[in-house]
Amino acid sequence: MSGMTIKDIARRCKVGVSTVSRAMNNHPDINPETKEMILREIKKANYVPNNSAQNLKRADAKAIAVLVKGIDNTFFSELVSVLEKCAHEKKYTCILQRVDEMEDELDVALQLVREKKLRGIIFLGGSFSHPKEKLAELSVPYVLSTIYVDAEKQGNCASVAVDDEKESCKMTEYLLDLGHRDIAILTARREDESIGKLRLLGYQQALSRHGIPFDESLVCYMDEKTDRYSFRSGYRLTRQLLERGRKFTALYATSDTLAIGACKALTEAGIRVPEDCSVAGFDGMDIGEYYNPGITTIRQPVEKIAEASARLLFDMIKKKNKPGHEIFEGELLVRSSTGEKR
Amino acid sequence: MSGMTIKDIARRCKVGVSTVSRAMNNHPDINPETKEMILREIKKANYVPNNSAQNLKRADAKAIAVLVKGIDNTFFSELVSVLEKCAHEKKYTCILQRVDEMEDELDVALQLVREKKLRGIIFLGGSFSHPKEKLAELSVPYVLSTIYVDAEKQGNCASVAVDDEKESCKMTEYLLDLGHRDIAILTARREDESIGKLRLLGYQQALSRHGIPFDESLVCYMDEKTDRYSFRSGYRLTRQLLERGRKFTALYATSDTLAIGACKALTEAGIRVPEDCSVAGFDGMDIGEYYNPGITTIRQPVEKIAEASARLLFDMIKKKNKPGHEIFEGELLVRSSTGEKR
DNA sequence: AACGTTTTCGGTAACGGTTCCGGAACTGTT
DNA sequence: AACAGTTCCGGAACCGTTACCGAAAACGTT
Repeated sequence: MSGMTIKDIARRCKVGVSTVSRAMNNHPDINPETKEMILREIKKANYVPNNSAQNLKRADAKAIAVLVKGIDNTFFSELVSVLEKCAHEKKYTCILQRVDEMEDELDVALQLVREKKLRGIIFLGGSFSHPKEKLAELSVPYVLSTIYVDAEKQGNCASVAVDDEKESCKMTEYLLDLGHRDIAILTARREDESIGKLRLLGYQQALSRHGIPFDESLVCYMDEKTDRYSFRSGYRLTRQLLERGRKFTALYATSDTLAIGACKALTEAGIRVPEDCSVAGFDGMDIGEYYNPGITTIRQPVEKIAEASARLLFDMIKKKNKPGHEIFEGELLVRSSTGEKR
Repeated sequence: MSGMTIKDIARRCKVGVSTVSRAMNNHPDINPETKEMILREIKKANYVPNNSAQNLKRADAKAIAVLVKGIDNTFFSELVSVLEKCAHEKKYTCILQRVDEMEDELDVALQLVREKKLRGIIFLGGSFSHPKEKLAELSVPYVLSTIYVDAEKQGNCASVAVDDEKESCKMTEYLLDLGHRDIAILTARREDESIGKLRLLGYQQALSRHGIPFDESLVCYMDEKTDRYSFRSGYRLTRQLLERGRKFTALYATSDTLAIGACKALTEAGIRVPEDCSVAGFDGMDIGEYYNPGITTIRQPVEKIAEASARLLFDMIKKKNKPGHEIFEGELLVRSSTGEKR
């Protein structure tokens, strides 16, 4: 029986509809006994309130959306999974929305909020820089997850991520400590503070600390149109790098996927990892542990990041908290893809 | 301005609300000119109809759900991604719902349908065997994707998958052709026709065709509670297998993730892949191509499977088509993790 | 017993759309 | 000019729920 409504329950229990409503939403003004009775009957009749009607009345759907750019990235799917779980625990519906690389995530968000009346949004991945006026149109709280954001610049949003610049610097220094001087890097080119840009900044910072001049010929940028953080791109970029002829003894790939693609390209070119060239990644995906060789990387605490994102968002929704910014520590995981320079 | 309703638009246009509604849902009974005018005004005012109100009235939400067991599996995230895209194209909302390993996916589906009034469901992964009476409660069409289903047994549903048994047989025969006789297998134990069971059946079939007796001591079953198709499980199971002392020259891991975990366990134990032991996977995930060694596998046409799933579902929703069953061919991808027995 | 207070409940108006129904305005026919 | 037929539109009922308001019932107080 699918066409069951609150009225049917009311009739069965011989009470008014409002009493049934009160029983379900544990309102105070109800006799515990009638409440028990109604709840029993509801369970027996297998009745579930119509979500659309609730949302309509509430003027506010008990839902959040997760917008993700490039869902094919494995790193995100774990994040999404945890996020969905968190929402579920709070009895929220979680709407997952892919955003094409070329689409404007803010437009998608705006549309979604108006259409579905949801209460909050979590943006995952990509860069995020939008004019303040347009941002102001977004009437619900949102958190930028895995997207670093200058607290000054973007006013009214929460964020959670690792400090990509710092962690990237940490990784580069580790490579430098191994004796490497010619360290190539695979990264994304973006004007604004995208992850790629930040990781490049950290790399440069480590270099300058050690008095090593930054050399553009060691940098290989992803093509914004065709590349993403995929094995394939790592492979492609590394081959491209190799063709330049510029020597390097370490390759910092700025993601585990890129690193794995890089390893394949290097191996094929007869360059042994790590004997001839060290390779480092970023993210700390499972595969890095099982790859051969194991990928040295910076582990991002995915679960913590996801939980914090959800927590921050729900705090803003409920308690109208001021948006917080949480930065987690990454962890340098040394495995066998890196070694001393020889 | 978020609190915009159809009435506001009607007022602005100096028409009735029903006319606005007609303009939006391209009904016939409307003057093209007024329709244009209203549509222009809607765009100008940035108005988006309230989804909940529409759904409430329609008694039927323009939405489908994708239920997936174990979203952490990379193989599924690509499927989900395509599925979401297909739904989006049809202007459908796609609700992604994780189902815990211990939860009953049918219960979740039933709840979801009642609550959200959605029009169809796609089940992904896991096994699927439910009593007919309970299945009958599910009032919307659904398709079982990546779950083989005996057309006789499950009546009223569509399905799309590769023929796991046949493909598995194909892989086993390939290993046999390489000269292997002692072929270990990692698989899931399930009473009903789950993927694990089917792949084991295919393995047995190939064996018997070649007159080789089936040997239980070469089979290593996943633990239903702790294992899933993950690197870790592949690693764990292989170590377990190794401890038995039963010799084998090939290991068929029934998934690429398991295969990669297996490679690591073997390598650590001083067993070279493929020189001392061949390893084969299943699924055709990207990582298999980039892993070292490249994983020999059966490639499932993920995109086709996803598209067919969506197509079948929408056909059933719209045209009340009788449920179809599509079986795709897998493709044997020979890479370097397998070699002749020596 | 009369009164205020509290507890518990039912009736009903929204929420924002869609759709049915009837009517006005226009067209063409006799 | 009278009429039927067509085109286009507005009014209003309705979808299932929540929340407000007022009332009945139960209780305590004097």
